[in-house]
Amino acid sequence: MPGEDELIEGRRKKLARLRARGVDPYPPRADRTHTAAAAVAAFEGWEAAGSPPDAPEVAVAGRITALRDMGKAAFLDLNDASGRIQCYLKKDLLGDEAYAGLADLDLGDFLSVRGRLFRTRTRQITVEARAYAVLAKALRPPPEKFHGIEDIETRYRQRYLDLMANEETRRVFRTRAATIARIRRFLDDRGFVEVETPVLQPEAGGAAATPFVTHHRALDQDLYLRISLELHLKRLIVGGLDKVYEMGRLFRNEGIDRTHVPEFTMIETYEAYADYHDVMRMAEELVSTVAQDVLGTTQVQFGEHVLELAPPWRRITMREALAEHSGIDFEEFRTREHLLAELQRRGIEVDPGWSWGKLLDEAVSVYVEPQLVQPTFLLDYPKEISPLAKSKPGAPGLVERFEAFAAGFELGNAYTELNDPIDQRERLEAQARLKAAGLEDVETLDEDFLAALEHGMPPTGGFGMGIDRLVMLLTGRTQIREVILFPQMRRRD
RNA sequence: GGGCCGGUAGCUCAGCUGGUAGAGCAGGGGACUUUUAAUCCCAAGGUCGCAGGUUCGAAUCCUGCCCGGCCCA
Repeated sequence: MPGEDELIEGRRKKLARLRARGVDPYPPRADRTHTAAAAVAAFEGWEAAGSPPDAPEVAVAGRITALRDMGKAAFLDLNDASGRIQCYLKKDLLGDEAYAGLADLDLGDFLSVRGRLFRTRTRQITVEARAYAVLAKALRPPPEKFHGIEDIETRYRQRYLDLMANEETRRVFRTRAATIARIRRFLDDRGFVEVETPVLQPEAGGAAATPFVTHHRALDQDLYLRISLELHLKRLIVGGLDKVYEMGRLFRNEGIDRTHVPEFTMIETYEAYADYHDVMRMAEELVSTVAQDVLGTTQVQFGEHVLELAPPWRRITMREALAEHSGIDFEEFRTREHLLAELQRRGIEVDPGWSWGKLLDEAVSVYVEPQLVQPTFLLDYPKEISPLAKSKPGAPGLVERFEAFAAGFELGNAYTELNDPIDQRERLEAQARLKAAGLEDVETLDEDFLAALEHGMPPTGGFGMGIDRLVMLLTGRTQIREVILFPQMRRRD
């Protein structure tokens, strides 16, 4: 009885037999006193108390992940979120009828088992069943017990099978949840206010990226899915909230690779009266605190490397880093044509229509980014590619900006925020000119945001970090889709 | 978008110098009252991603397409 249809048919027959015996295969409630882990702990506590008469009785519940039938007795493993507990079902303890009913159980079914705990010959803590109850019959077979689900496509499309079969996957997503919770606590403890800003926006600003477009029928207007949190959070600084953060989903209508997906999770923080040096210290402390509390260490294995996340992180100017890794001093290639020629001479594939900033960005991502394995701050970016950052005093053409890198990819981005509304307008107009010249991904000119700035924004340090990428670091995953539960896949018709 | 690799039983995989598809696990039947990737015996299980083509004959060779992966852009 092997094809999938027959496997399902076999389970349906068992389901029918359960019903025929008056058993509800999907009862509304479960008999459960202990999780698997709590049952083990209860037994160990009883042993530690000197094993007084009568071992603890428990009712445990979970999915049947193994079934070892020996004729007149059987072992089965129940898995719940806390772990696994073995159950021993004996014919003479359960009675003939209940024991015979085991024939209608399959791997994957949910079951509760009640009985006293004991240790088997091999010292395994086990529930000696006096009663059991079906909690939910599974109609489809679970993945293979030893190898689990290996097929990457299946792991992404049917993540529940991946979670069911692979402990590693469960660990990744628990780490993700703990990371997010710890970030919130870190910021809450420092007096940041968590806020929510619109996902649907009339203008998608705050980054140079291609947005998704949708349409609101009642308003009869196009709306964009946000590509950044920045412009709304700055409005809140104008409003006087002083320390705000938002963690949320961003959408960029761009390519997919091991560090990019069309929807991803970002945190941005804005702190009035702080500058990018303050933000830098907060960023390295945030990441190392999260690592220490979530993983118990600030050292993480990533591919071949062990990353040390404890502060201080290396600080180097972007100009120095690029010169160090490529020999290009961008101050010597200050025109678009000059830099373009140099990159082309080096055999880097570039679009001849790119702006100077875009070309520089490309040079950094080719020469510098892959080399930044240990956490590193690159400081002081050219103004042309940082239209929302404040100019650096005494450094013409540069702004107070850093990007944080680790494991060869960008982790975060931060500025001393540009709060001069006149300068800001000029910068956005420069972006608009680039767009008019045919460059697609530029910062948009958002009049409503400019109006807010004109009301006055205090000196502010802002920070953005990709949560998915941070989770990659903390879990040693080299693919962003490994840390996203349901990554976007092409539909299969 | 380009190059390379993959898609075979529910799952994990073999088979790919063309000759009519195999194993393990899961599932079915049987034995077994302390097993734990339980063990032992028996029987069963397939649109070989899809569509064409070459051929007496295609999982295998060729072409196109679909889905996925890796690398590059």
